[in-house]
Amino acid sequence: MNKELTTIEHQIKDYRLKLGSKIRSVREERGYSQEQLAEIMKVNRTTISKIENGRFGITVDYLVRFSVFLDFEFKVVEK
Amino acid sequence: MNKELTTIEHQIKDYRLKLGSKIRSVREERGYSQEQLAEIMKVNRTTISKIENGRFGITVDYLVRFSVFLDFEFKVVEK
DNA sequence: GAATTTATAGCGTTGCCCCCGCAATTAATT
DNA sequence: AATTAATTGCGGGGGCAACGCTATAAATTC
Repeated sequence: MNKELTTIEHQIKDYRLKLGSKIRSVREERGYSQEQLAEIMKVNRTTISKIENGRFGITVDYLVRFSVFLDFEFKVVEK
Repeated sequence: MNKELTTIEHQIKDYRLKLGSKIRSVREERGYSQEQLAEIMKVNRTTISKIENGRFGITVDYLVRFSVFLDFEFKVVEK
């Protein structure tokens, strides 16, 4: 299921993509277009697009914003 | 348990502090000084200090780095 | 083909993070 | 008590990537 990840950079890039598609799927479940979500969140639509496509690494502040408006949680879990 | 949070900015700031102290406690559990962790992660020590004190909102890329070297997970959980 | 939604490029601004330096705290040693 | 070492906090300058914004094009749906 997962391809081999050797370096930390691979893991970071992998997580970007994974998080982006997760955000997209939750957004679609909630029935929002990027435009609608952008307006509710008061952020730029193109930024949402770029995040969903993993085009840059977002800040945790931004992730909190998503979690509030898309109603999900974001937790640190010790192993 | 939780104090009242009105604006999104409050929630963001709150999460910064919460995440910072969580990172600190895990670091201490692992027995690392900021200096030692910085060397292992190949990042700047003062940056770790500032993150632990919630002085800025880190990128998710950086959070992935912490999760790898401090061995914890962070998850998106739908409610 | 029209309308809606999304992708992406380019440019400007902001702020994360690097890096250096110094102060404050604490503990250990003498 | 003084000194030394170890750890941490924080200020500030600088580089560069995140993000805002506009515009255009591509994709999707009707």
